Amino acid sequence: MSDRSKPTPALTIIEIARLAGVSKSTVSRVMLGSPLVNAETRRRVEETVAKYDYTPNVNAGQMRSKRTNVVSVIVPLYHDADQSISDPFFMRMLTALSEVLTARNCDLLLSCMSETARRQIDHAVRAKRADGIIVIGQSNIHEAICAVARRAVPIVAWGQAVPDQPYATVSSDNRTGARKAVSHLLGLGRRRIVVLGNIDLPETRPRLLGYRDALGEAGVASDPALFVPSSFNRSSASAAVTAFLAGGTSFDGVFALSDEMGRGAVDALARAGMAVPDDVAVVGFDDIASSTADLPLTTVRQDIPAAAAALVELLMEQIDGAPSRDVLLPTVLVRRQSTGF
Amino acid sequence: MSDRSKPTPALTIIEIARLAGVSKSTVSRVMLGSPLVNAETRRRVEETVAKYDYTPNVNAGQMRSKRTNVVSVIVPLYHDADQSISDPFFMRMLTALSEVLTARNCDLLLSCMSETARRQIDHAVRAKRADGIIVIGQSNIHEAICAVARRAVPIVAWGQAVPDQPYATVSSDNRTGARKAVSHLLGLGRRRIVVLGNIDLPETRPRLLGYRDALGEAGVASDPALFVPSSFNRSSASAAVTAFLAGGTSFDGVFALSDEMGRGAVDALARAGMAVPDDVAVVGFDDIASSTADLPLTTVRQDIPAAAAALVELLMEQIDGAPSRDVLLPTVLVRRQSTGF
DNA sequence: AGGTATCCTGGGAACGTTCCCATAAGTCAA
DNA sequence: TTGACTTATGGGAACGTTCCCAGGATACCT
Repeated sequence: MSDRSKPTPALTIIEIARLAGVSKSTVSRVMLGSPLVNAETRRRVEETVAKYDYTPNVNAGQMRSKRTNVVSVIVPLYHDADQSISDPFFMRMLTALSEVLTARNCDLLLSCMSETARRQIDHAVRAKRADGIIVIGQSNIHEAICAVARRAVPIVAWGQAVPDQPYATVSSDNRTGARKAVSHLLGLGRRRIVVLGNIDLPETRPRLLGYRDALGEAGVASDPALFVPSSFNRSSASAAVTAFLAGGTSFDGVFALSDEMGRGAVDALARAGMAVPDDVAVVGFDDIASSTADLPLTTVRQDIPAAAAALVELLMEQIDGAPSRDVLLPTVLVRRQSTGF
Repeated sequence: MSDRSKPTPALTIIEIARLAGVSKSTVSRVMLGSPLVNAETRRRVEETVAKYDYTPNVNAGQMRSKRTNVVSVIVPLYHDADQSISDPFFMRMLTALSEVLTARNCDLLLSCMSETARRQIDHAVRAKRADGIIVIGQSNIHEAICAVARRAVPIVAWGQAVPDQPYATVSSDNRTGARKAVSHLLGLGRRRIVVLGNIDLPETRPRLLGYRDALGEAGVASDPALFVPSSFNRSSASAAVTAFLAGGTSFDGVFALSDEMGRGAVDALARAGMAVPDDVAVVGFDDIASSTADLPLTTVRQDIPAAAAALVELLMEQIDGAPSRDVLLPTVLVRRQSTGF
């Protein structure tokens, strides 16, 4: 029976140095990719490292160097947690962030901040476990983010920039994206375009502005009767549209503030015997749903990998001491069958 | 202009000890909750810690103690990455794990292992950044998991136990769950029950066995013509059922191997003018979709918080040196409108 | 040839904890 | 009173790196 407290005598840099016949400094330089080492020496060290399957202890390293190469990613789940969890957006963003960070040799420390599992938002940085923080959606923790940023902790949020905020944000150009979507519907001759969703969120307010921009350009008046509120999921959108149809207000287009709601609208219209796009054309937002759906949805695509790259880039800039800045990502209109492509 | 290389002189345990008039050992004991410290002394130290807002450097601590209190969570995205990402299951599992780990004062290191961003599965443990590994779904990395487990690295996987595997697994009792679902349909008088989905995955194979169990108990013969293959998403399920309807094979029940596919079946049946549950009753699996849908789906509920708790519990046991073991979680049948509740 | 720059290497301090050991003060029983 | 035991505290080594500095070779220039 072997002593399990030390399965293998824990290969250290000193041991590797001894085996390769050099000093630990040299091994350290090789591991860090320093140019200050002779090609032949490097080869010998790398050989030894490979042979004995040595992996440096990152703790010791980051303790000395004060750099952890870890980013703390926060998913706030305070309000409407169920929606946040079921929306594929978060998982896509996480995988994209994971990819970008891995490419930069960083690890991703995840905190899902639910009501029950509270923890200081900057916990990981305070404890020197991470170099900076990425928050996916301000949700209702705007104040907490501000507080952290004021302590000069590197932090970047995905979400709408608000005036005078002390932290950096990355977001899609929601206003322009919405304008494109609605202009597209107007270009198809539609004049009575429903806005489907909650127009009071930081991210959706600019989309409403874009809607109005497009109507204004086309000289069409905005009719408040066409605002159909709905939660951000397929089922409630479907229910909302069904109820709206029962009200008898005429319309020939739907601008849904998310793809899931766009699909819900399509569901409701189909059940009511109306043809998409002939009777009603539908546009979504996000380009989340797979394009292999029964009825592919025209939508405003948000480039999530680009967003992830921007979030990480801005964070690294801050970690390196640069001042914070915002990024507004362009969106593209993707035309599909739901508007008669 | 202040020197940004040290925004605050980095409060250390020694500084706190000096301020509280004790030794660093005593402060350490207080921080670790050791009973070996006088109540009055503890109070004084805690006061000082609070006053100066001190957070211990976890790196230094874990370097000495050899315990990181970090768990590496792997989401394998090798095959069918898009499905994995869009299935709400993963995000739910992640949030549940996050909650369980936070309660145990552990951090969660996330690795989404995509094809492009490969990294050794045990990277974090090897580098002493984490104490153990939780893998969400074996996917096609079964071999890699085995290799890690053989090196005596603590590892637990969510997924079907396979004979003689060297690692611990947690999974739902898929076979019994499926049997309950199908027995329910049989109890409603349904006799021609379609199986919708891919029956060749490790998790779904036992569900097919449960299907057969139920048929056998009821003395109903299994008809291979009723197996309708589909990818695990709403749209392809809908397409598959539409095609199957066109084939003309009669059926009066659907056992969908996931809720998303169950919804797809409902979509297709509605489009074909068939009534659910009157003409065809539908049962799903997972209980992922919110119950507020248009037509609430009868389903087999997997208890994800319990699964997360079990995964963490098994991992901690291994970290503490106990041998690995498997857990099979019970499932419950949730009756809703799609089977006429 | 001598000085100087360049390249490479090694030794040791430092990072901020935790853990082990020593010890002082207090308690209790013989 | 003394020894043994308990309780509370402090001092210093240790964890495994990285970084700084010193210094030995080698090459290049005058």
